[in-house]
Amino acid sequence: MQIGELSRLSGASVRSLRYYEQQGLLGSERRSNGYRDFPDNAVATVQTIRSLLDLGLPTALVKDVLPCTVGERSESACPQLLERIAELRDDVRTKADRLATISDSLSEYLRTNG
Amino acid sequence: MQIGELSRLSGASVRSLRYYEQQGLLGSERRSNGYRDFPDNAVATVQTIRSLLDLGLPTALVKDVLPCTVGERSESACPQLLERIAELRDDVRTKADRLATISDSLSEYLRTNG
DNA sequence: CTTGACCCTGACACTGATGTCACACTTTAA
DNA sequence: TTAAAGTGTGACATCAGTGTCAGGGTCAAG
Repeated sequence: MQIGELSRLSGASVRSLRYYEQQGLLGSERRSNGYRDFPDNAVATVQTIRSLLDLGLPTALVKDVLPCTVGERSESACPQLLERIAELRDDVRTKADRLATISDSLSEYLRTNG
Repeated sequence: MQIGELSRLSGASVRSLRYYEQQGLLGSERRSNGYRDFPDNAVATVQTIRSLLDLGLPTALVKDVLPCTVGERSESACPQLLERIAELRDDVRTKADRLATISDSLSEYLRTNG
């Protein structure tokens, strides 16, 4: 399919799709006229990309994680990959906890001083 | 104290301190020679700023939260503030959960395909 | 008086994902 | 045939926080 259709189906902007392709997250053929031609499963791929980016994974990490989500044998060193994800998870978890503390203090502050 | 000393005591770069001041997070007097003069409690303030920024709060939000941490009566609408913090907390919590899921899947993937 | 350590302001670079604009080409519909 | 819609590339803008450099005061010790 063409990039416009993929954009509509995936919810990603055309600009973003071109960016994902440029960063190697998304493969595409080229037609004789130069237009990109994406396979049908690109819709699912793009949605995965977007959800991973939304979680705060950088593009490079998404690139490594992506093949694992498709079940493809990944050449990239996957144990380190797992480690980076786990680190990220722990970081985010810690932040959530600390934010909860702040939220509680703030709530308490408002109750007494607001 | 001068900015250099505050930098050493707080761990923030001189550049960052000037930025915090410019953004209204950090108050300072000026000496006759133009040098900034920070009060002693600025060290604690800066550390609070840094921890909040580290949590992902934008400068503007830190600016609103800050007075509450000092116990000062804040003029800014605090209930909305609490709401924003709570939202942020929930977002981060959700992300942590989803990252945990990814981490688990990835770990499983590695166990069977690695 | 000079040197070196501070400090000041202003400005530009960087990161990462995305928006947006310009300009050119292709395809499709009227 | 012509206009509109779609696509291509390239380049610049944005956000936020920080690094860094230039050019110029200030101050204390030698």
